[in-house]
Amino acid sequence: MNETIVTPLFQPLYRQIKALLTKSLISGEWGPGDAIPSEMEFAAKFGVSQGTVRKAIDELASENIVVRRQGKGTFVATHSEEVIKLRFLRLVAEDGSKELLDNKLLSCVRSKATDDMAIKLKIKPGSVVIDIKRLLLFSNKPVILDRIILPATVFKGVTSERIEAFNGSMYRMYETQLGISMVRADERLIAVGATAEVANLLSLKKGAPLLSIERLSYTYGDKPMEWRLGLCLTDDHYYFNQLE
Amino acid sequence: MNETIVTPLFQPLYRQIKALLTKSLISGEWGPGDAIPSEMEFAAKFGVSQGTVRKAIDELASENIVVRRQGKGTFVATHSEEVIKLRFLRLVAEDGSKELLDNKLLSCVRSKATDDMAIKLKIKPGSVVIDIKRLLLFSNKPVILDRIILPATVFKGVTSERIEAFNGSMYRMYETQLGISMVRADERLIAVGATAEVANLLSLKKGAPLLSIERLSYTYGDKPMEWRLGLCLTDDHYYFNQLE
DNA sequence: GAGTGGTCTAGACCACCAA
DNA sequence: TGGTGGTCTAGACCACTCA
Repeated sequence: MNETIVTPLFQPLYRQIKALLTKSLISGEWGPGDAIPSEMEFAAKFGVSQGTVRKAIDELASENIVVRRQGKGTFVATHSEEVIKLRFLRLVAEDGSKELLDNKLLSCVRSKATDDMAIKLKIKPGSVVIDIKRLLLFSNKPVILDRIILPATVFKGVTSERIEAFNGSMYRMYETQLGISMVRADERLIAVGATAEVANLLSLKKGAPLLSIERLSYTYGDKPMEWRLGLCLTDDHYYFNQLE
Repeated sequence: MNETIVTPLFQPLYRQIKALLTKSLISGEWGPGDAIPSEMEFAAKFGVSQGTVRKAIDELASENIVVRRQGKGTFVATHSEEVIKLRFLRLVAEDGSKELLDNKLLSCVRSKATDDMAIKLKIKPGSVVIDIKRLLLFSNKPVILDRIILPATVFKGVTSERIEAFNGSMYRMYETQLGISMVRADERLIAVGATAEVANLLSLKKGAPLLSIERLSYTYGDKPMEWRLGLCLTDDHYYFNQLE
């Protein structure tokens, strides 16, 4: 038992196993929603005890990369119809009500990445990106003006029609159409005044205060995949954050 | 071995032990910075195995309530001089520079809690609160206008002089003077326009966009202890958030 | 060298689920 | 009923710290 697994760096066994599982996830060996082999199977395969495999999976579960279901198995995280629409969206209605979420696509074009974009998305400067603009409506009121940038090489086949077909649920489209799961995201928030153009789109006065949310989303292995800038009207909504 | 510990609800053993440890923390049995007994000691005391105690402490550690130090022991989380000043503060300089943080106390008075405050702090309406206003300066520039509300019964002896003595590091004062550790906080962010009064204090034009951060901080056992409203100038800073 | 947390094992029993 | 994850044990060895 416990034949050491060959890895360059010293790592606890359970982390080496975690790395192997992550590698399989990246390679697409199991897609979103699939069951992964049982703890016992992994234990046998890697020649370690079940408890060690468990600890590796524990970490993946705490990062929401994988979901455990007692009696059934462990599954690659997928995002339910309802949840995925709001993936990473922390905007909550002031009165706590559930709201109708609507999507109005403004444009979807191919263009060249600016240097700034290229650095953030870790792609070559000037390579082709998909540039999307859209309006999100909550209960029929425009609340968020979004700009989304995607590297075209990976996000093949993203068109206005596709987006419309998914009713603007971008992350659902990434997952089901392209097999791309977002694992985490970084956000930078500032307050800005609405420009004339933005004010017009959101039915505001020029200079009205807006919450600007810049988001970079990552897939397995800390690879940045999507850049987003949302300008949010926070008259009836707030951004909620829990700190520990 | 494994004599069941009497608790009303069914809980795994390690959670029952976690609850006992939390109770001791609330009672102040060990203060911030103190070492808690070793895993083996707890195991003997509670009649469980070391692994079970470990799992209980694991959870406390992952919540930053306790800190493990290999070879030394496990310690009640304390916050270093540098860290505690910025406890929960997610505002980062645009250029990533380290900054001088300065504090200018504007006022510190006793008043009666409004109904809204009372609900949020879970105190009786109309009970006495301490109402603090201050300005935070980054590199000598005013960036945050803070209002802080504390229940007076718990935060005895908080005066302008005390605050000045701690150079505005409120959480450090709570910890060292009152033995109150904040464990987590909820924040609500919106964008607002500066009122005339606020604009004046932050050297801005009236209506300038500001990031409004409302924060409720909790101590052990999910007890709200401090309410705060910060109005932040985000010309040279942004609020950083990592989503998982 | 004694004591601490960190890792790992082998095996047990439980709760849950599906066929 | 058999397989899954969830909990728990007892004991082992390691890495680190400090006297």
